[in-house]
Amino acid sequence: MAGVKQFERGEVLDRAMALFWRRGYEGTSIQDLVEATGINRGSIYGTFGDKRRLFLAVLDHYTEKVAKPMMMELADPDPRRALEGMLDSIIRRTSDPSLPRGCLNTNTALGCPATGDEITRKLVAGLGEQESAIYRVLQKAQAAGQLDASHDLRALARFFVAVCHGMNVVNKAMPDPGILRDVSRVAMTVWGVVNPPAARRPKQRPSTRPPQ
Amino acid sequence: MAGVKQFERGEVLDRAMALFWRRGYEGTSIQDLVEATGINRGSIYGTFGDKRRLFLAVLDHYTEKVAKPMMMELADPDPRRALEGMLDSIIRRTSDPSLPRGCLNTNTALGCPATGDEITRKLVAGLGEQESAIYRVLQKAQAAGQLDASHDLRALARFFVAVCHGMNVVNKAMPDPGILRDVSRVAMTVWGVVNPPAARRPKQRPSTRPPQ
DNA sequence: CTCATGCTAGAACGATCAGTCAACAACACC
DNA sequence: GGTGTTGTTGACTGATCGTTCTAGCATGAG
Repeated sequence: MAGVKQFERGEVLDRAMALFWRRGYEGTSIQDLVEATGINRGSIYGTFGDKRRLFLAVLDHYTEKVAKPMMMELADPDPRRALEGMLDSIIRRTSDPSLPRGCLNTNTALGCPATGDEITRKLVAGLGEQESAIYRVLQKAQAAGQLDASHDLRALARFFVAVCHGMNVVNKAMPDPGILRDVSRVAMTVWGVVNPPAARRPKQRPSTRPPQ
Repeated sequence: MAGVKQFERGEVLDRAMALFWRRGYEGTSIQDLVEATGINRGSIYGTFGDKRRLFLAVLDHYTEKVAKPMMMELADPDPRRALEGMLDSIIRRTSDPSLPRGCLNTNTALGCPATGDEITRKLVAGLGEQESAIYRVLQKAQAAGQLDASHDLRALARFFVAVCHGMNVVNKAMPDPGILRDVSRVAMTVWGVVNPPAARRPKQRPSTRPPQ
C-alpha cells in the first residue's frame, strides 16, 4: 500500500529512541533504524529529514516520555519528598529491564564530540532546566523552614544534578538497583546537614523512608 | 629513515588517547589516528593489531596516566583529606584546558553499546576498584573515629563513585570548574552526617549481573 | 657485502555509511 | 474518469569505514 501512511510517528520515535539509547548516535545506522522501525529508508528521510534531525526529534520524544515524568516528581508539595521522588524515579526507570540502561541524554552528552551544535545545546539546556527546577524546590523548602537557611541552594541544586547523572553512569555500567538506592539514600542525607557548626539542629530525622 | 622505530609508543598512545577521549570510540577513525599520531597506517596495525586493541591499550594508558594519579590521592593518611583530594584532582583535571572534557572511562562507558566485551569488562573493573579503594579509606576513617560508626560504608563508597562520574558528566556538558567545586563541597558534607537508622543490609557485594 | 628488520607511502579490499532518486500505488478532489 | 498529491519502495550514489597488502628504503647485525 503506497500513498497512505504506514506508520505512527510516535511508534517510530519509540523504536528509534530505544536504538539510539542503547547504541548511541554514531553506533546507530540508518539501516538499523530501517530494520527496527519497519518503515522504509525513504520514509524516514521523508518524515524526519536526515539522521541528525531524526535524532533531535528522538531527543524531544525522550524529554516528553522520560525526562518530563521524572521532573514531575519535583512538583510534590513536600520539597523533600519531591527530591526523593526524582531520585526514586531514576531508580524505577533503571530497574525496568525493558528500557535501555542509563539515560539517553547522559549517554549522548558523553558519547558525542561536544561540538556546539543543536544537539549539545539541547542537552545543556536540559541540564540547566533540571538545575533550576531543583533550585526552586530547595527555595520552597528553605522558605518553609524544612531546610537550614545557611545552605547554598545553588551548590545544592548542582550537587543533585550531578548525582542524577552519576547514577545514570553507574547504572549503565552496573545495572544493580541496590547500588542506586545506596547512592540516593546517601545523597539525601546532605539535606539534613547544618552548615555552620554553631547552629543547633532541630529534630532532623527523615519523616519518610525510601520505599522498598 | 626506515628500519628503525620512528615513534615512541607512549607518545602515540598520548595522541590516540586525546582523540578517543574527545571524539569517542566510534567517532574516531583510523584515518584520524594516522593524521593525529603522524605514524603510518600500517605501523598502527603492526604495533597494536587493530582499532579495538589500540583502544584497549589507550584505556590502559589512561588508567596509568590519569586514573591512577587520581586514586593516589586516596593514599593521604588523613581519610577525609584523601577523599577531598580525589574530588579535587577531578576538578583540577577538568580545569586543564589542554585535556579533553569529562573522563575517558566515563565517556566510553556511556558512549559504547555496552556489550559484554573486554572494553566493558575493563570499565566495570575500574569502577569496582574505585569503590573498593574508597571503601578502605572510609573503613580507616571509621576505625580512627573520624567517621560515625553508624555510617553504611558500602553505600557511602558507592555514593562517592557516583559523584565522581556525575562530575565528569556535568563537566563534559558545562565546563565550569565552579560547578564542580559546588558539587564536591556539598558531597563532602555527607561525611559529617549521622546516618539515619538504616536497615541493616545483607552483605551485598558489587553486582554480578552482566552489564547490559 | 648481505640480509632481515621495521618503517613509509599508498593502492586496494569489501563492507557499510548517510543520503538520493525515479517508479509506482493509493487517496482527494475535480 | 482524469489529475495531482502523498507516501512507499528498492535500487542506487559517492564517501568513508576498518583492514590488508605490496613495494620501496634506510638501518643495524652478521
